Amino acid sequence: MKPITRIAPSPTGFLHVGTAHTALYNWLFTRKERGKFILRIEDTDIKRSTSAMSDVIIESLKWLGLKWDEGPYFQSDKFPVYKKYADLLLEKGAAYFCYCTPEELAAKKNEAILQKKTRKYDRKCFNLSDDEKKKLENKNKAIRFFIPDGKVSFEDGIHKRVERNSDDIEDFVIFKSDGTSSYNLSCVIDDHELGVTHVIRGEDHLVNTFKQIFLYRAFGWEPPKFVHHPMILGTDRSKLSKRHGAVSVLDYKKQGILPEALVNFLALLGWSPGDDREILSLSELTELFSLDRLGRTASVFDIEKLEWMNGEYINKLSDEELLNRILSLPESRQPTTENREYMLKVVNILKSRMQRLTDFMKISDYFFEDPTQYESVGVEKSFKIPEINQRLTLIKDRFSELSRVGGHSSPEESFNLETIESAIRELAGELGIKAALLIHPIRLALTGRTGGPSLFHIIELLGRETVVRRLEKASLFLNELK
RNA sequence: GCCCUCAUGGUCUAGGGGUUAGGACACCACUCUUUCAAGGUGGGGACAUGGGUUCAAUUCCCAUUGGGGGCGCCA
Repeated sequence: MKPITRIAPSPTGFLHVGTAHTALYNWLFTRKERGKFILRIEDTDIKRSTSAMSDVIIESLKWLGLKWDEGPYFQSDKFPVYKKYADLLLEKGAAYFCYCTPEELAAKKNEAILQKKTRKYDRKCFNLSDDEKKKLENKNKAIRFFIPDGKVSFEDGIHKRVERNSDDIEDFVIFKSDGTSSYNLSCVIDDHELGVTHVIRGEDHLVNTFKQIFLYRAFGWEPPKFVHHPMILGTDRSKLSKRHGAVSVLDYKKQGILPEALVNFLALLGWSPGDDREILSLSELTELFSLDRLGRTASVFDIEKLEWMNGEYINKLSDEELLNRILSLPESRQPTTENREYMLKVVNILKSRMQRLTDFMKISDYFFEDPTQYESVGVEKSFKIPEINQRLTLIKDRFSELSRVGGHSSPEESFNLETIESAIRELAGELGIKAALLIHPIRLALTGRTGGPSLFHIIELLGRETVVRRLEKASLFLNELK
């Protein structure tokens, strides 16, 4: 039988990386086994769910490349169905009305915490006499499931047999007084109705599973297979949250992370192929994936490793593709068609220095505009030399002359990697100094920086006109420095 | 407080009764180089603790400690 899985996000926020992690495992398993992957939006909390968030979640899933075969289904469309099943449980005596107000319950809970006692519903409404129930009939009421005595256990795909005593589980609300259903009820009904065979979800749901097993029993349904994978933690080993940085998939997109890198990174957080391979595409992951290679320990989200991996993916992209990705960023400068070729060259020269797409904006500025300031360490090292102004003038003159020397027909032809390099090296030789003593100040003058790609390549790319202009500007700056 | 669960370097992990405990990120050094990256080479660093079982335990069992999760008319 082909497996049927699902991802069931709640649209009360953006797509969390933890949800993406779970979605990925479900997706990989389903693709590998050629089953069906369903998207179900769990929006039963009508006060906090928004359709805007549903859209964002759907968009994020698409961006990651995790396509679903069926859905999205919205649980808010099915409240009458859930109500029908809740009534069924009522009839069977497996559930009962609860008239307690949230305030009342909260007060009891606080009291229990204060007294360090177990905070479990006291079954007040279950124990009401028929007379008392009659009086309350028209009051707002929720429906609670009655937990029978005994033990519950199930076989988890990762944890093997897990067991829990009924005494430790409270009668939980399956249907709220506002006419909406509650998580465990709608989840069980939908998993059953959709024919879900494998529930692969985070370990935070492990305890819910006991409640859900009771529900399956009460309905007389066969429960699916459960696999509760470990969670992703922040660097301080607490639950991954906003204070650890970005937690939404869209944030990573905005920050210049490639979806293939994020997916690859997430896959390796709690799963490994068994060998030493780490850079794995979605199709390779699918090929290698297996549920029994899932680990059992929670893992820390290490942004540095993600960045490294992203850099690997960036380097594997063609210049053309990389440029497209950079241009898709909202803050990127849009090239005119004329300078697309130029952009491609800049991308090529900067590629190995990028870990995020957004790095391009940070390190490419001087390819598009003259530097407005010079790095102070560079000024100290390279500009505060007595002969510096004279040297920059000399090299500027050499560059200007390049258009005249040789038998070249056009100035640009004579201004290339080879002639640029020899102009600089020859001048250094004539001055009796090391080439580095020219190269560093020139770099600073042209880029405002002390580091970057090969200077000769930069000069060639910038073109003679820009180079000469910037050298002149640097001279002005040097005059003011004195 | 009660319940569930986990434990290999700083981080992600492989492994498994006998291994020089393997790889990756990060870190350090060297190398390449006009610089910064990238690349290459090398290096330091781990089986939480205590009891068992066994000829042998990091691996199996138990306890402790530590971590994570849950205990909502949230999902």
